Formats: sequence, structure tokens, C-alpha cells
Amino acid sequence: MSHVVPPFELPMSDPAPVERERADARRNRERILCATARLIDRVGIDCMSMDDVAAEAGVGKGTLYRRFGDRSSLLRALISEPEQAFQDALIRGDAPLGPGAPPDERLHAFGEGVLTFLDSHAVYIQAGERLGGGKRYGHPVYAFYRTHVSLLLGQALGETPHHDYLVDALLGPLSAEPFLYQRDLRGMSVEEICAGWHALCDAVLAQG
Amino acid sequence: MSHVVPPFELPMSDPAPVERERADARRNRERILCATARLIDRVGIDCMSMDDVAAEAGVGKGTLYRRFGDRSSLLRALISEPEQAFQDALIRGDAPLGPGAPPDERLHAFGEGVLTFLDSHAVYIQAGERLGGGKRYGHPVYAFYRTHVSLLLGQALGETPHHDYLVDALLGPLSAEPFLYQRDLRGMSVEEICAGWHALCDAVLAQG
DNA sequence: CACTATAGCGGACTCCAGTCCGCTTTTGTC
DNA sequence: GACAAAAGCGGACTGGAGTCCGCTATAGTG
Repeated sequence: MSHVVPPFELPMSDPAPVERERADARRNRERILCATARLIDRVGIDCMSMDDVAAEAGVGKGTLYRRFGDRSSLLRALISEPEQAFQDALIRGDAPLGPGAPPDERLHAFGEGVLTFLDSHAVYIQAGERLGGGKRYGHPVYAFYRTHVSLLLGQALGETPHHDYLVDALLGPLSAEPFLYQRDLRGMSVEEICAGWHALCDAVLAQG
Repeated sequence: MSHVVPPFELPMSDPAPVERERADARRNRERILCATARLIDRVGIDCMSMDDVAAEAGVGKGTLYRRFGDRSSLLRALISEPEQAFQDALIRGDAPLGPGAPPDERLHAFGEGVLTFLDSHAVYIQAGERLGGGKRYGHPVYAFYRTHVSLLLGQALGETPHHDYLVDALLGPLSAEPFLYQRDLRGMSVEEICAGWHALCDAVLAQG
């Protein structure tokens, strides 16, 4: 199962204790993730109840919740592998996404990367956030992105007033809800959305 | 005088209730709204269940839902009066919020107005959106704001590429979730948030 | 005032997320 | 291998959102 990943912590949020996983726990975790993917494929993300998942996986609800905490986290877990890969690419990957390119180029590459990621996965994130309730800003991924953009913007512009605000403003359109609105309700192509974000980014970069 | 808003109709969030309201319906609507306000005051917005509201108001749940559709709409209804007043001020109020001032000034005034409104009411909107699920972009209020900002930006800059995208990007930080994040999690004052938005707005205006 | 069509009403009901707690399996230790 | 502690397990249970449908009050008409 390519989407099954060990329960590591997200980078730089935790020193990662990583205890050994019991065999039955591992088996059930895999079953649950597979069952979730199967169910989403069969009935759609909105009609998939947690009871369904437990039944499909052949485990009890208690097990499901012990593992994944809530619906939101379960859906996140489904995409944790590509999410991790993207974060790695930001830190260790090739330029311009990774280190080596000038900060403004990296910033543009970052936005494009997030939007491409959203194109594949926004539906899961959005569905998770819907019932999770305001998860976005509290999620470690947001903190990670924020640090990254803050750093790049600082490198590009130096100390500027409203630095922090502009970081959030740049990240705003890179979240699932606005993306899905633009793509599905406004009918924009991913290229158009990317181009729009580049324009926003340029505006902010020019401002400094 | 290109910045004067032509007298065409902008979409309003609450199309006039053309039909006469039955006496019992009116009585119950008032009871429900009062009960909701009382309950929020007493137990807090998150602990207030719809059953509680119905019981406190002395009506059945059916009545509650017939009236207000869902929890999200009930919470919206609580602030519909000031919301309406703000929208009126945008169309018919004094400059710079209303017509008469140059578009860039009106844009700045709009942002400040929304943020001030959010400072009082974001909690209700956010609580509603949490269980409503992605209501923001589908809500008539968003369409109204969108039209308004689009018009002002168009007057200020003329036809520019990515016009629509930038409108959404400007509106992004003016929604409840980012606002509450900035105010309550990041500990920013409303003044700082306003100043940040002005900077964003200036960046976009300078870009054209 | 009597009549009737219809808007309004209420609460039992369904469905689902998330919790609780007693039972089972695993793992480390001797 | 025996044992105890710890980790894992499962499904009954709770509580709340939103629906359904038969009953009731209202307002318009003669």
C-alpha cells in the first residue's frame, strides 16, 4: 500500500519519539487506510461515514478513533505521503523549489507546488476541514508553510512593515477552500489560478 | 466621474420578504432569535444546541428549522441587521465607504469596514460556517462583496489581467477564519490587521 | 360568521461523529 | 513458558443536527 506510512510526526514540530508499533496495530492501520480509500472510491467522500470505514476495515469504531483521532485526521492520513514528499522537496529538493534559487523564484515555485498539490488532494483536505472545524491554522502544515514563506519573503525584501500579515495573505489563496472555489465554482484552470497567484506574489514583492 | 457607482442593482444578501408574515410565525421568529441570543450569552456559542434553542424559545424543532434552515443560518440571522446596515452604507452611505470618493479610497474604507464588522461578529459567522461547511463562497454576502470590490478595483486600475483573482485575494483576509486567527491566535490588534490589509491593497493597486 | 386552502407547527425519528470502558493480545522479563 | 503490565481492541452508548409528516391556526372569500 503506497499510501500507508508510519505514524511519524510532521517535520520540525516534534523530535519524534517513534515507538515500535504492535503487529495488530499495524495490520489494522493498514486495513483502515485501504478501506477508506476503497470507500471513497465507491460511495464518495461525503457519503462515507466513520461507521462504514470501521465495518469495511473489519475493526471496531474504537480502534478507528484510537488510531486516527477523528475524521479530519483520517482523511489527512490518506495524503500524508505526498504531503511529506512535498515538504521534503521544499527543504532538500532541487531548485527552484528547494534551496539554491533566488528567494523570489523559490516563492513562485512554492505557490505553484502547493496549487499543484491541491489540484490532486484539495478535496480530501477540504472534506476533513469541514467537520474538523477550523483546523487549517492550527495544523502543523500551516506553521511549516508559514515559516517557509516568511523566510523567503524576508530574504527577498528584508525587514518590511506588515511582513507577517503579507505572509498570511500570500498563503490564504493556497488553502483548499479558495482553491476549490476557484477551480470548481469559478471554473478556472489550474494554470489560471497559478498565474493569478504569481501576480499576487509579484505585487507583494514589488511593494517592498 | 468614472468612480461614481452607476445606479444599477447590486445583489443584496437578503431579498425583500414580499409576502406577509403570519402572526404566529412572526411571534415564533422573535422568540427564537431572543432565545438564541440568551443562550449564547448563558452557555456560549459552542455549547448551544438546536434543541436547546427550540426548548428555550418554547417551540418545536420543526418550527426552528422551517424558519432558519440550519444552525449556520440561525447564527447569520442574529447579525443580519448590522450586516444589512453595512451593505446599505456601501451603496448609499457617505463617502468614502459609500459613493463619492475615489475608488482606491473606497476600497480601503471597505476593508476597514469589513474588519471592524468582523471584530464584533466574526465569532458568529465562524461558528456558523464550521457546521455549515464551506458556506462562505456560496453565500450571497460573498457575491455582494465580490461585486463591490471588483467594481472598485476595475475603476481604479481599468482592465487588468488576473483581475478576478486579485479580487478574491483581497477578500480572502476579510473572512471570519483568517480574521480570528490573526486576532486571537496571533494576538494582533484590529488596527494592525487593518494596516496589514491596507498594505496588501496598496500592493495590488500599485501592481496595475 | 362559516368554510377551506394553506402556511405554520411540533416532536418523534434517523443518522452520524465521537466517547467510554471492560475485554483481548502482545511484549518484555525471569 | 509463565506471567504481568501495557497496548490495543470493539461495540454499546451519548448527544446533537437535520428530516418527516400528521395536526393546528390563520387568513382570505362569500
